Order: sequence, then structure tokens, then C-alpha cells
Amino acid sequence: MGESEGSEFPPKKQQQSETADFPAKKLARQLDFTQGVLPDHPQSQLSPVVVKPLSAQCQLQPHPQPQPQVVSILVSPQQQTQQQPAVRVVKPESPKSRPRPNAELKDGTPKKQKQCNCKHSRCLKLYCECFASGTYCDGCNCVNCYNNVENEAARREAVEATLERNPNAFRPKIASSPHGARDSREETGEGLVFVKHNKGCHCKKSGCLKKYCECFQANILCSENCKCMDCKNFEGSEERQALFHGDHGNNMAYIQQAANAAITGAIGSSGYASLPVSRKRKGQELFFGKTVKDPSSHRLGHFQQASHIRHAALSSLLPSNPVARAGNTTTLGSSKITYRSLLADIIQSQDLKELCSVLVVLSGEVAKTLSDQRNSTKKRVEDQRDTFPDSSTQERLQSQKEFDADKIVSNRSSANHADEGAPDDCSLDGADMSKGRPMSPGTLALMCNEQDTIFMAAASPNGLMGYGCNSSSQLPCGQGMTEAHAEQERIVLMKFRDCLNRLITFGEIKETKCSSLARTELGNEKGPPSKGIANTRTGTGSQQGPFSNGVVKAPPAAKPPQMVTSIVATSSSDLQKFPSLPQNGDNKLKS
DNA sequence: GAGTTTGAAACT
DNA sequence: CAGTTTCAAACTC
Repeated sequence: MGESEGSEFPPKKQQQSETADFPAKKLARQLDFTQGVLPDHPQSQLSPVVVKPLSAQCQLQPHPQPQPQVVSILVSPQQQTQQQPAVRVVKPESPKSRPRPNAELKDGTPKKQKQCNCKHSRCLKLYCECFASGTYCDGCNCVNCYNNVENEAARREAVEATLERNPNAFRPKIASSPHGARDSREETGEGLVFVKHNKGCHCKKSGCLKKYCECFQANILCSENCKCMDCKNFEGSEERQALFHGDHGNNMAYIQQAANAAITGAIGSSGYASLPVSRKRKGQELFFGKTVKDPSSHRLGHFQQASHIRHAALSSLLPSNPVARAGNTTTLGSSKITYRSLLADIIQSQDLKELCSVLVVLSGEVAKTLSDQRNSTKKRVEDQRDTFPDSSTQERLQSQKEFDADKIVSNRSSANHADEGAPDDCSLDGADMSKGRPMSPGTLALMCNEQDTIFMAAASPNGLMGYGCNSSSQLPCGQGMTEAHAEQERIVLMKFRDCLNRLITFGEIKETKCSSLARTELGNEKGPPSKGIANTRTGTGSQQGPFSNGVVKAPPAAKPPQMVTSIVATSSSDLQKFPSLPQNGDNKLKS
């Protein structure tokens, strides 16, 4: 009733002529809004992902491709007739992370768009979810809707009014904490992300455990921003845990799927939606200080806590970079689902460099060995030609030469396997990389074309490819050079494959641990809930993670850097078989 | 589906 | 800023 129905929204025909007088600044701001791209609103570029309520969040949702989406409001006027629920076009994406609880179906399938049911607000106030989310009403069940193209003037004015009341009205309510305050943080599949409700809720009766509560709705814990009463939406809350763990089975499957996805990379960014885990308890934890609390690290988030600390170093190769994505994911609000590969912690950018160095060195060494081999063979042939000038002997010598070349390959392969010792390597080696396997003309042509530009260029800084060049210079491109590079490529690829295999193995180990952890955690939480500092983990302790509990056989090197080092170290040991291998590279790997 | 409850938004 | 009203979603029956 408080809204003067008539005066506040003049007839649309009139209004549309008024809009031209907006100050430029205001107009620009409105344009931001009307285009669905709000300033500082990164999540507007992400696909809609739905935050499920705690009870429903146990299923792994298919992750929409995070392809950027222009969220300009494009609903055509023809489709925007008021009160036309029958017409249902795809609504532009919400630029706002305002909780959109109905944005999905019960089975977890994302729904296109929330349909509002406004009756008295004309869909021009924040009461209206469509309006609040910066979208036109489309196919809604609203009455007397002005949130459409036909009433753009009125709508714009309403936007203006709303922004004057609250400049952040259309900004995400749920956003990452700019300073990464540890309170109210959320552990996601991607490591810890600091999220909180910007304004906080003010719930009184719901205990912040119903969707009336915006925090709960957004699947975050209440934070110090909240002014709620009798809040139960904090880490360690019995009520909350009871709610959350209503369905262990799904949760477990969820975690398992997540781990599998991370390992197999079946999902692009691989991973899983953020579990409703660990955040901070507003009251008690603030009382005890922020560094100690975080019993958070409870549940799935255990092993991800370390990654949270180190995530800044993750390379772009990794499926998800928490740092890069934190802004997006955390401001998603309703679409706050994050993904992270289980391998994310394992590889650091420096490790990739090391691996590349190893491969380059290995390549150079192969080239050198080949070159030496050919030189010796050639010399032998020449010597023998002088002794046995007959053609049959020449053929035999040629065969000998080819045999020698093959022998090099064979030696390399066996050397690779000799010191790897990893059982998981056995199945893949050798067979599919058959030595002496003829290369297709296309491959040969490719090698001839690329060798000087890519492959050799990569190694040339070390001067290692000089061997290959020397070798090549002695033989026609189609033969010696090609063979040399084929061999180099083969060895390098094999080694790279071996590294990948090892990486997979580590990932599998990690998966196993995660699964066991999840089981353990779920089992433990059936018992007395952790509250306050009782189960507080220290920051350093959490680094160690739950893997030290012996539940799962720990890998030889549990820490990511060590993992990678050991992965690459295989190459290092291989390189030792080459007497002329530069020591620095070896030492580097071993260090 | 109707009625009730709830808390954010709007208003005073 | 606090209190009240309005509003629409969430919830209950």
C-alpha cells in the first residue's frame, strides 16, 4: 500500500519520453543494469548455476560450460506482453547473484528462469526477483507487470529509484570477502572461497535454516554481517548438520562422483559443486578469534585447505585456478558452484617448467646419441666398404646400420622402464609405441615442417638440439633427420606419457583418500557435532590434512610438490643413463 | 491450491 | 537508525 500506485508509475507512453533527461552518469549506470552487466559483477559472465539448498545439494550437477554469456536483456518486445505466461522464451541470464531458489527443478536440472508472481509491485521493486536480478519478466505469473520492454521507461525509472536508495541494490548479495576474511568462508571444490552475505540476514524465527534466510538460501553460513536471532546456520550447528546430513548416501555419491570427475577430467573444469561445508560460525568463532576457528576444515574441505593456501601458484593448466576464479565463483551468489580438479594441488607451474626442461634435455640427449651412433656406424660402413666393396656386403652393412638405430630405440625404451618401477606404467609402454614403427607420410611431413620451428626452437636455448641438427645435416631430411626427430619425439612423448600416467596414479591415490575422508567425516558427524573450539583445527594442522590419519595408505609423497617431483624424477633418472647429460638439470629435478 | 509464515524491501 | 508496513517467496496443510 505504501507505494503510490498511480503517481509512481505514470503511463508508459509518457514515461518513455522522460527518460532522455537522465544524467549521463545515471544513465550509464542504468545501462549497466539494463544490459544485465553490472559493474563489478563478474558472475554475470557465467552460466547460471544453481545453489541447491543443503538438503538438495548432494547430487553432482552437470556443470554448464562456463562460457561467457552476454546477459544483455534481449527479450523482444513482441514477446514481452504483460501477463502472458503462456509465452515462454528463454530469459536472459540473471546478472545478479541474488538467490534464485526456484531456478532449478527438483531433480536438479536448472530451470530457465524464475517466474515471479508479483501482484502489487508491478515487478518494479526489489520484491520482484526478476527485477532484482536485472531481467525482464518473461513468462512470469505477475500481475500488472512493468518489468518489460514495453514499459522500459517506467522500468528504468524504477531502476533509478532503486539505485538511489541503494547503489548496490543490483549487485550480488553474496560475494567474496574482499580481504579474504576467514570468517564466513566457504570451502568449495576449488579450495576455500570467502563468501558472505554482503548485508547479512536478519532472520528471527527461521533459525536461518530455511530458505527464508538469504544466507541459507545461498548456501552460505551466516557471518558477522548478519543480525539474525537464534541463528543455527553456523559451522558446527547441530541443527544445521542434522539438516545437511539428512541424506548421507547421496552425499557420498556426490563426493565420489566429484572425485571421479576430477580424476578422469570428464568434466571440463572437472569437479563438483561446492558442498555445504565449513564456514564460520559467527558468534563463537569470532569470539575465539579467526585464526583458530574453522572447525571448518571439517568434512570434505580438509584436503582442500592446503590448496587454498597455495592456490595462487596453480598454473593455468590446472582445471581451475582458485585465484582466477574466486572472483567469479564467490560472487555467483545463487550460482555459486565451483569446480576443482583433484589434481589441482599437485602440479605447480614450476613443475611444468621442470618437466619441460627434462623433456628438452632428454630430447637433446637422444639426438646426440643418435648422432653419435650414426657417425660411428657410418664410419664403420665406410671402413668396411673399403674392405668389402661387394654389393652384398653393402646391403648387410645397411641392415646393420638400421639395426643399430633400432637398438638405440630399444635401449631407450628399456631404460625408461628399468628404473620406473611403477606398476601402473607397465601396461602402456612399448607396445603401442612400437619401435621402428613406420610413421605415416603425414607425420613425417609434419615433422619436417615443424622440427625447425617448434621442436627445435624449444630446445635450442640449451644448445641441446645441436646434436639433432648435426645429425640431420649428415643425412637427407627424409631419412636421417626425420629418423632422428622421430626418435626424439618418440622418446619425449613416451616420457611425457609416463609422467602423465604417474600423475594419474597420484590422482587416483588422492581420490581414494578423499573418498575415505568423506566417509570418515560423514561417519564422525553422526556423533556429537563439533562446536566452538572443541574440534578446532589449527591452520598448520589443517595443512597436513586428514590424510595423515592413516585411513588410507599414504602415498610416498603426499605433498603436491613432492608428487610432481617424483613424477618428473622418472625422467631424471632416465637422463642419468645418458652420460653427457648436463648435471644441472638432474640436480634440479632431484632438488 | 489456499492460507500462513517469514524476512527483505520499502516506507515513515 | 529504528520501527512499521508492504510484499512475495517459502512453507504448511
